[in-house]
Amino acid sequence: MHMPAPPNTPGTNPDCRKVNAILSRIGDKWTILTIMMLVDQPRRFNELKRMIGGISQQMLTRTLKALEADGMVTRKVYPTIPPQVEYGLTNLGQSLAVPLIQVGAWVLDHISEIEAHRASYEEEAKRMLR
Amino acid sequence: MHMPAPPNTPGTNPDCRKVNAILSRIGDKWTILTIMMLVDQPRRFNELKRMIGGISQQMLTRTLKALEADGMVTRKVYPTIPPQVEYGLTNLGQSLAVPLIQVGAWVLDHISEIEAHRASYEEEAKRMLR
DNA sequence: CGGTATCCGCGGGGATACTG
DNA sequence: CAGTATCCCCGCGGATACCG
Repeated sequence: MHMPAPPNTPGTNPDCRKVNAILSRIGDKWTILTIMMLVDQPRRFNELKRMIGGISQQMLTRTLKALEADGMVTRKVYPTIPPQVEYGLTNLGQSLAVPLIQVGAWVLDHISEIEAHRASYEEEAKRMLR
Repeated sequence: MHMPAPPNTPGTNPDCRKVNAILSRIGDKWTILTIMMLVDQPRRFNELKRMIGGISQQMLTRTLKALEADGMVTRKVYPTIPPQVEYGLTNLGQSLAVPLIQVGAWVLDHISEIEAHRASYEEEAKRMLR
């Protein structure tokens, strides 16, 4: 992105659409969090589920499948009893994790600031009603 | 984030929830793109609409309002005729833009790789059906 | 244990028409 | 120009039950 510093006509940018499509995918409710959980080491299904917390089996399955389709995670099945499945990041996934961690760090750093803004904004909205 | 390298019990992580809530907000369909468009300079409503391309007035309004509530963008009204409104990033918004641009750059760099993965994954899925 | 299958509600998000 | 107001659809995502 950075959209080569358009001194240009601000007409509809076609590149945006494609980038946006990818961003929508990685920006969905669970994807970023899931990737983060795999950065340090591969994890098993229920291990991931516990770490993330609040995600349903189905959504974790869907999220992992989408990431697999995009070449972000690998899925290794050990045919033991009980069965065991390990998910890990591919090189592509690892490379994406780098900037994502930056975003995550930013959120942690500014979370209280954002919440303060929201509170005062709502306060203001209430006052306007009277 | 980075979740202080948990040597710990991988029990439900409460921090995740809050971070995830923020991530969901900035990760929605239009927010990242909108912030990107404001990095270089303030922009007017319809100017933004054209630059982003494919967004409806309503969604742009909603997105900008949410960003305003979070203290990410400022809204300046010039009571001219016709009316004129300029949106710009606050310091908070600018600081968020930094890591977001990294993610955007990553997407641009790897978009073809991802699409290739998706294609071959679908191909594989089709084969399995037979 | 690691998944599918099924059902379902809510809200994200588009389209259109209208207003100051 | 820069929004509201309305209507409506689709699919994200949760809950539950079942399968290998």
